[in-house]
Amino acid sequence: MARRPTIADVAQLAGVSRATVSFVLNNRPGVALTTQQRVRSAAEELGWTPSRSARALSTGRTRAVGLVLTREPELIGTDPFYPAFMAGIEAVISETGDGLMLQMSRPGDEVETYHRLAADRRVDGVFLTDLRQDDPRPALVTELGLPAVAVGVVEADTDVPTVNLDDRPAVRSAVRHLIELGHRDIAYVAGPDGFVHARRRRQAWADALAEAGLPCGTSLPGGFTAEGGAQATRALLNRSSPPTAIVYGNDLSATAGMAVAQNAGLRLPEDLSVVGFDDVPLASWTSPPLTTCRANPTSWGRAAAQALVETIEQGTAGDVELDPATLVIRGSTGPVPVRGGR
Amino acid sequence: MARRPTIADVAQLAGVSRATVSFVLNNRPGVALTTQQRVRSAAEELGWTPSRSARALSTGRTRAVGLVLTREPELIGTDPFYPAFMAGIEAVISETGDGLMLQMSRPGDEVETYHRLAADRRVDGVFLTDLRQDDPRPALVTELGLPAVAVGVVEADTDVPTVNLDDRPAVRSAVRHLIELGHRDIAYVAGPDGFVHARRRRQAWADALAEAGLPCGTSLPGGFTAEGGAQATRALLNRSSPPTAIVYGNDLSATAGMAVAQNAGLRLPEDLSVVGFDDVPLASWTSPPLTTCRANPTSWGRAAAQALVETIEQGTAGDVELDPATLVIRGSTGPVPVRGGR
DNA sequence: ACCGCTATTTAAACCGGTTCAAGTCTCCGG
DNA sequence: CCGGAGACTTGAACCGGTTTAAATAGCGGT
Repeated sequence: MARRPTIADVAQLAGVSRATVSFVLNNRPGVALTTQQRVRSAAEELGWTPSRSARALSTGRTRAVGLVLTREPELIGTDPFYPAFMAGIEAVISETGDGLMLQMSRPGDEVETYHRLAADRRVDGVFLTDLRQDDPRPALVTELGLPAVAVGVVEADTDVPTVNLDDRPAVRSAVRHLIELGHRDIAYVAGPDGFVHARRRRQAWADALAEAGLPCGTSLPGGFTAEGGAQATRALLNRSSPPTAIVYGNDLSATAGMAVAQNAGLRLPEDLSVVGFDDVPLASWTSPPLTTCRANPTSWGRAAAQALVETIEQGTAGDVELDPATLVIRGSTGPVPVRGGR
Repeated sequence: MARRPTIADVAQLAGVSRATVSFVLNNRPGVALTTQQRVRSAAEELGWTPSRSARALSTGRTRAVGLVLTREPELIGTDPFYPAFMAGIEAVISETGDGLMLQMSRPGDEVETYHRLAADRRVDGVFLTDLRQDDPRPALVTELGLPAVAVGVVEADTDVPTVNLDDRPAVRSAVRHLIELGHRDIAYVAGPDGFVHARRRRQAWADALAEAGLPCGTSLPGGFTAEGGAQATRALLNRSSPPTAIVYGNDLSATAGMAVAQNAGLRLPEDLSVVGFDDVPLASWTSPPLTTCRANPTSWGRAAAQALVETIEQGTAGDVELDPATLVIRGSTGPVPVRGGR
């Protein structure tokens, strides 16, 4: 098999210099039309594609962006966010032939991962996802000079452009929806408080209760996992006066919670109303179908990718606020049960 | 901010030539120990890391592998296989500092995607997943000279090393398990026949029935989707004599099927037994918990990555056969209902 | 025929590593 | 004191593009 052609081969075949070929390739003005055609057909004839490595070396751009997944490996398959988010990224970057590099990292190695990413210059920029309270990464990437965009809310002052999708309106709608159904005792099963988005969802639940003039309800940690959601649900149902509705930080714990409640003999939604968050593909196929909150991770990925490209090219980008998440009402929420008493 | 240091800076500081620095970096024999130390401390002092682009250009290796996801975007978040599989890949390649490039491609653009991948030489090799009947890719990558490993079974003759995990034993176990419970009419809801693994799972169901001397059962397409699983289930339950058990091609359609059955007033498993495939995180949290088949996608990813690295470095690698999938019995399967008659 | 000007083209340096062939040094045996 | 064998080092070419400054060409005007 012949060695793959280089720019020199094309130049020779077209009878021009390598510089000219390069100009044509990058369609820079100042090359005669006839020359352009000769170069193009020579390239065509040889099947030439410029070498990415060579380009990367001389331009200093790798034409790839990086996404670091910092999750316990066993939780990775659990969240429908990332696949959809990545699809959004791809849709944008593949238009210019750019690529997406995936790094997985254990929570502890995270800082080191970003250092390596910056040192290698294997990517032109990175996405910061799963932002946490006191997240070191925005400052880190600024210090490293690594272009980045934050996906979500950054709680500190930062130069890193931010692309956000507000979860809270959907959670508030959910709580209001439950209140309209007559619920007064609405509990919450939260994700890890370290995550900004988990805390903001929980806060939205608390705020909605307060706005309605209701006493602040019970919140238990569910860790965004099935097991955690199940445990929290058991704890809530074992109370002397259990809540009549539970809002969960995500669908995974909500589904587990539904199973626990049903095993305890409760009928849903007659005895207990349940709300999730994410609208995973299965949410419409639980029994009863899960009332939940829906964001648009794909559009989030698209917006984040656009912002990152802009940051890479112009040095910065404006913050973006996407359409907020919305409530999807299905069968797991219903009127508050009539209780004996009072 | 100062320009990042190059090998020349290190060489100068250490008082040696660039060649020597390069030798030390790649710990090649033949450099005096004291020189090595001087070079290393010079590199340390300057915080030097070799440029990946430069290395890629001169060595011809990018130190990255590619994974092409050919799925309809809306199905991407649906399958727990990929996240776990990628985690396995990462575990292997990150040991040597290699990276994983993700490409998403629409089913139609697939061949073009591989052409681009090969032309760009942005990756040193690729994984071929979701293998199909008459899949053009094994021949394509061979022709393109792009190192690759096939993840699953390739039905044609090919030089591409194969890493397989047999789904069939688990499906057979499932059918035998149902037969032991007294079921005689066991239907199947299949994934798209175009996928080799979907067809093999279905075949395993058919074989197990035949082995037990039972007549061949009914198989309906479910497309590996929730909606498809639901439709197939409706169709099966509407028959004059519906099956007493249904085996599904994956958990997604199984869960949807369960919902359909329950909505139709059937109790599970008393009136109908259900088996899925994948053991998604939610499978233990449906009501009843889903009996399903479990493979190990992470170990699959690890093995595939090892084989790919070997293929890249030695030109080829041996085929690998992993531990087969196994049956996980939960609450969605039970004794066949006693019917009136006969 | 010559000049100035603009439109094209190109030589050569550069990006930051890798890799041989060819030195330079030391030390040892004769 | 010399030749030669190792043990280390290094100069220089090379990977395949991009880019800038300078060369060349074509053309209307005088």
